[in-house]
Amino acid sequence: MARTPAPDTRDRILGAAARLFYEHGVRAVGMNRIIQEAGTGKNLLYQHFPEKADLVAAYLAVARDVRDSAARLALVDARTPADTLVALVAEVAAKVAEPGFRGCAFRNYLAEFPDDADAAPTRVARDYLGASRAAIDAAAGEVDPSGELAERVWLLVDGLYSQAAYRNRLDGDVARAGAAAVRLVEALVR
Amino acid sequence: MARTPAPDTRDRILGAAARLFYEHGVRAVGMNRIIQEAGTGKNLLYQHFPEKADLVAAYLAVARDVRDSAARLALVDARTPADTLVALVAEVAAKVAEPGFRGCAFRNYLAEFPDDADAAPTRVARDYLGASRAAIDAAAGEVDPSGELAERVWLLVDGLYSQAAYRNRLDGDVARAGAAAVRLVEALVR
DNA sequence: ACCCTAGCGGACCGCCCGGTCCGCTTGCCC
DNA sequence: GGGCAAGCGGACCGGGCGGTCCGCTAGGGT
Repeated sequence: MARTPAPDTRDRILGAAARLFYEHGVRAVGMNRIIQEAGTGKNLLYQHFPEKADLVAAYLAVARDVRDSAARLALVDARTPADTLVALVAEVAAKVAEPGFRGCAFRNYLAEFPDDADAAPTRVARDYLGASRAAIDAAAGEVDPSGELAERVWLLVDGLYSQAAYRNRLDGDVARAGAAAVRLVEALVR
Repeated sequence: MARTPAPDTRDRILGAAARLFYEHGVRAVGMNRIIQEAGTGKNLLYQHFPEKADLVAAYLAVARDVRDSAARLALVDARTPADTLVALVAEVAAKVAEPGFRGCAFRNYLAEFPDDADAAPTRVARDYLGASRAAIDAAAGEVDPSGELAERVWLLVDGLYSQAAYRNRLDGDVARAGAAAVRLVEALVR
């Protein structure tokens, strides 16, 4: 026996990787940079994540859990389906207005990797988007069974995420879009 | 003197590059693959486009011209600002429903390259999105000077492009979103 | 206190990237 | 028709990628 392994190594690696992947894109960030930022060796990285794809999948899984928690928190006071839809859009609107927000991690990943449809990270992203979509469909279906409201709300959410990914580099006023989306969904559910 | 240069070389290269960049993403496509697909040599490629960034900028410039033509065509029958907004959204809705449509080339590029804000392709993409935005602002401003309508229409357009980029890999029914967007913008401008 | 092993940083490998350049080929000029 | 220079395909280069492995080091067991 010898040294006991550092217990937080995995978290340090995953934290550094998540920040870099989100900020610069997955392909733009090499493994060398990740271990440098995490202050560890490559051996440790590949011990926890055998391939880059595993690390990317773990990054997206963390992002999914964070999003799920935020969504649950935003919905604690929602009593009606209409409240639920407004709260969901308002939560996204608040997120996109935060400084440093660079769009939805899952949509960004799928845009960066249109191929390899069977890779682990792609599955995580697809599953998350499918589940989000199902949640909106369920709430909207109670207000408007035709499904038209669900499509509309989904368009607003996607529009917000899309603008967050690039509008900072245009006029930088994503908060305006967020406010407009909230007002519109409030009008739509009544 | 010797051989006369092939006149369509530049177009063949640019055509192959545009298709590959759009289909697989810019970073995923190497120069070797482009010359292979174009059936030419590297010398010719670098003669017309000294760096990869120049080729990417040219690809986006072509995409911009195509989009501008399509938008002009869609607007020939629009008599009022309200008509204009509906026609613009309908045009995008038709585009996203086409098979093989993989989202907006400019938004995809910016998602893939969040850094190097001063690179030539980034400028092309940013300028195009700024001009589109200005066009929508102008038309919407005549109906609703507060700017709220412009934000709403912009959200719908962005939502459509965003869904087109990934929804084919979910339920594949982007046409539904397109139809919903058109109906919503019709309701909004009245 | 000393050994011995597990922990670990970082050198290293093959591959493919963007970009350069060599030398075969082709067809115009006389 | 032959020579020769421009056209052109593809071999080549340095560098950085993802992934492997070597050898120093630290610290628990006796």
